[in-house]
Amino acid sequence: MPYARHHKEQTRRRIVGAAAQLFNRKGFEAVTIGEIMTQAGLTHGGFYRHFRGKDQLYAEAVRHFLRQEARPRWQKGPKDGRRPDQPLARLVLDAYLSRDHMEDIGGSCPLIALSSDVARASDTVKAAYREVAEAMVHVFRAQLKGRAARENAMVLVALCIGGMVVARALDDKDLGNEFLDLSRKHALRTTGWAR
Amino acid sequence: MPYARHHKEQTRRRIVGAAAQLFNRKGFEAVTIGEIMTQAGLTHGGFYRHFRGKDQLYAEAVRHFLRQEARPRWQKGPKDGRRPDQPLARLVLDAYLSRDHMEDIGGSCPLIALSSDVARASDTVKAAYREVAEAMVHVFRAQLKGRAARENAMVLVALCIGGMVVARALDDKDLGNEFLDLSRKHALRTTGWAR
DNA sequence: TGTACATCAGTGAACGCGCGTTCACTGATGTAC
DNA sequence: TGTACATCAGTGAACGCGCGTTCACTGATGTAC
Repeated sequence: MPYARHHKEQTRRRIVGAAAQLFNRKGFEAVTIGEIMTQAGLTHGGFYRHFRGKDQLYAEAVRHFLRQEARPRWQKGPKDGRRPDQPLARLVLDAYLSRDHMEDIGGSCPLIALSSDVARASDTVKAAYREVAEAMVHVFRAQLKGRAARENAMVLVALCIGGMVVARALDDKDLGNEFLDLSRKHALRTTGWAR
Repeated sequence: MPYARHHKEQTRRRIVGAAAQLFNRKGFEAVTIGEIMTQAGLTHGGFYRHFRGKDQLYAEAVRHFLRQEARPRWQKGPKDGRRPDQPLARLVLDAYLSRDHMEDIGGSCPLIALSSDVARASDTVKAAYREVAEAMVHVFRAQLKGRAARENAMVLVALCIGGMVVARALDDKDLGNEFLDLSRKHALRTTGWAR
């Protein structure tokens, strides 16, 4: 086996990472294989050594967001570290509905950037979307009390996704920010997470 | 001026209607001019008598949803007419988060079906998206009291869009319906619209 | 330790295809006389 | 009322282009001896 042990695996991961960024920015159809491979530092022909086709890559790109290495800027919390021991759910909520996330299209959560795209995709892709959504539900659920914890977590997920999806689709940045802030405020109020 | 007075206008409207359906179902990139024109009962060449290009049509297709003639099945209320004098906002909320709307992709509200698509589109298209979103805010706002009426209406819009967007992107129909029902329940509870 | 070999990740030309758009033409029909 | 004409919505062949995918080849490097 020429080439180092994990050489191929690392290349593959680089392709998936590049694809995730590009799909987020341009949508499934508008991204070309050549573009992805160039971004990964390769040429288009080698693509088929790693994937059956563009479709297969799409599902992996959605799931890629769950990988530790994919964590983007806006998920890292405030730089000054002013809130060291906030519960994870609260940190995620704040980061999710933040201006940083709004603007970081490439590193965005695919639940938002690919929402209507995935609705038209294959079940394989939709399954990946579900995995990410369920991971988000779990984070919120862990911080909620009572028998309705899961139900309330799902409402929070719907609100987070809806708020950001609308904000991104508007030509009015101020109105977009209003959607973010109001969604966040409502979430904090109904969960009692407001300090 | 050969051809009847409103002949061209009617044809144009037919094209926009066909485009709205097709964009909802397949997204901007995947729909072809030929496809739209065939759906409208014409051939592809005539397209450019009506529109400057595909982009211009996109904005008009989003706005098309506001036209009275575009009102789809799921907006018409229950067939048996059991709830004759519910306030409009409540009827819209129920219809929006209904299974009928979930399944009627072609006749869907573009705020959902084109959400991530529009985020990548031109400002002209985003402006059309904003018009539809603002119309929805107005409907909810009319039914809410107090100074926070607009703010609460915006949260409702975010929740409606988020709930449906997630539901449509999942490979699990039951889980999708749960998102719809929980979003609806939460909206009814926080607004006090629950009977 | 050094060398010949085998493997296979990666290259880049080539393919068929269908797209958005253009354009010379057609032909149905409102208008002028 | 009837007819010749002008208009322009609609047609369909043609265009250049770039896509996803294939494939014969290359060459870097781990392994066997």
